[in-house]
Amino acid sequence: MAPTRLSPPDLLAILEDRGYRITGPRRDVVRLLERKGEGFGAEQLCGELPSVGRATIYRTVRLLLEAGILCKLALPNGAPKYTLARFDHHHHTVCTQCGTVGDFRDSTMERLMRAIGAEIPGQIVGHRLEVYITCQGCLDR
Amino acid sequence: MAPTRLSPPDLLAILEDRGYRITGPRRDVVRLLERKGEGFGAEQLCGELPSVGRATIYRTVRLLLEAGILCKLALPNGAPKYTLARFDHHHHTVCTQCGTVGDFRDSTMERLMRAIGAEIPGQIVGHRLEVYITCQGCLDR
DNA sequence: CAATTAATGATACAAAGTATCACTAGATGG
DNA sequence: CCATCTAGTGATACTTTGTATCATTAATTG
Repeated sequence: MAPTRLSPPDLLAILEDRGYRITGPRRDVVRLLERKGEGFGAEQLCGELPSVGRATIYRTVRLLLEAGILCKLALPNGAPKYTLARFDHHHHTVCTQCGTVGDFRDSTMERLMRAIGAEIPGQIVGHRLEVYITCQGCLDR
Repeated sequence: MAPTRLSPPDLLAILEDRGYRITGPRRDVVRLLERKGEGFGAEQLCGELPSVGRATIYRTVRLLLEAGILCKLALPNGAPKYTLARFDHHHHTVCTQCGTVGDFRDSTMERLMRAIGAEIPGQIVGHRLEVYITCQGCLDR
């Protein structure tokens, strides 16, 4: 299963395919996100896009989450961060020093979920994994 | 490595060992927690213990988190839940239907972290894993 | 181009938690 | 045992992250 890369230009099309209108504000938000990709906060987007209302930014972020275009992850203290989903199924590394978000896929994870599935009663419907690191840059510095 | 079970009666002693005073309110909170164990919310504790101030409940929860007595976990929507840490290192299953929290240990997890550590630059300092399930009870029902 | 419907933005609100600060209660030393 | 000192408490205000409401505006569709 090769990682599926999502090209930024397709992002609006994905929203359109889901039956949403392509509006000015949505275009603005998506355009801003295309220039990001690293971890960012929703409130930060509001600051960088003052022409779009806060509610609309949060609404658009929610749509992109539901569409799988964005991922929401949590720092160790629980603070939320968003990141562009570059692959269809992946997990994140978050540097606890500088906040940089990376991602990885690991087949061991699939095996882990199968192993857990065999151990517990009930049916696995999803999971969340965050790996907290000190990134190479922060180690060097 | 056998799971280390923490006996509820020791909880106050753990706080004392960490240099905290054993006070009335802390005793009340710990006593309430001993009768729980399943997932619960902080605000819920406030409702069940109106004689203790909200700030003190949140402060005590924070102390217990730092002491490793409580775990904080997140539902799929990000809503926080707390649970008593019955083992020294473990992860959680959360039923998305009824909210019941379970826990498990899995050596595959340790292997997974080693595999990821070899793949990424930087140093792993921690991780968070939540497994979302439909529990047996909800499957039957 | 008019009518319809989705989307927007301002605002209020909600949930979860932290900061402040005057006051209280444990600990400690004489 | 009392005075003192410091940690802890509770009321309250505030912060952060998001959602609900609702009148207005902009896309779509016939």
